[in-house]
Amino acid sequence: MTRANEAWESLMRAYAVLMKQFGAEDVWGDLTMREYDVLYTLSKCDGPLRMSELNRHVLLSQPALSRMVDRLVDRGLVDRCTDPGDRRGVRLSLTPAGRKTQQEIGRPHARSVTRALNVLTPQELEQLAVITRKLAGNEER
Amino acid sequence: MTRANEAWESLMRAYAVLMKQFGAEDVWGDLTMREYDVLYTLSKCDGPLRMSELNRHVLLSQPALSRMVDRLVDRGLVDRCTDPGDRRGVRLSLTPAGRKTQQEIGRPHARSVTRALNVLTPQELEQLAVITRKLAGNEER
DNA sequence: TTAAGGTAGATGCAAACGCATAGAACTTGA
DNA sequence: TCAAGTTCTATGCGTTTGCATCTACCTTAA
Repeated sequence: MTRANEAWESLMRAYAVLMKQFGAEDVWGDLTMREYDVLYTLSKCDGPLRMSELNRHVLLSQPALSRMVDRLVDRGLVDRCTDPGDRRGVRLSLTPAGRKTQQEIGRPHARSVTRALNVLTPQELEQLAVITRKLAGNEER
Repeated sequence: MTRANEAWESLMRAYAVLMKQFGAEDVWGDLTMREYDVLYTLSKCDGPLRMSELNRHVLLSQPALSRMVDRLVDRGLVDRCTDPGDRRGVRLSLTPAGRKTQQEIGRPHARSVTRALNVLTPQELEQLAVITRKLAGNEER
């Protein structure tokens, strides 16, 4: 077993453990973590996002994401409108209610994340950020 | 935004990117990645595993895992028998066919993992392993 | 201009998922 | 010893997922 494989296995395990831990916390209101992830991703981008862009960030198939966005639009959290420049496409953004919901959930969740990752030294945190950024392919933007 | 939150976001993103990349590869036969994950986890443990143990390693709810094991048993890849010491529980292990399947998929997948993580220096790989082990809580066993 | 090919997102459908809860087996304390 | 509480896995049920495919729109080149 190579170092690379050991590192990947360990990363997967850390991800699973932490996700379960976060998922078990009572901060999600009536959103699933996956739905929150979509709202969060939208909240980080100033301009509106394309479905395909969003899909790159979220671990969901394109059809599943399409329908999840449907539901979020129905619930008044996300705004979807046809891209005027390319009418196949779509421009997604948070509604004010969506932004509010994201923030209300995001605050306590961010505290949980901080708490969980503070088992690491500041130096390790920095190394982790550098390494994972490199792994994600460093897609500029 | 704290360092911890940045690191976590970056980790999530790396996980999503790599999982999509691996999932898109044509190495999974008629297993899903989640099913492979179960076979892989079983393959790493010498003795049989309890459902609850297995569930700690896999990002699935307990009922979903229970039914997935059902299917794997039906397909002849996993062996499930009541734990003689605690008859509520269950002992799970790979059948010979299950072990064979795991290895056949595992070989090419491991190569993909190695390729993907080799954008990191050996030192970074080592740091990543140390850090993620620490994050996973270092549950001894 | 228009036909051929490609890309973005939506939809039909069967399979899989999570939540709540049931059932069976252990444990504990009176 | 036995009732109450806990733990482990399974099951009912409505929702969500992925795969395959579809439609609509854009692009290219003849």
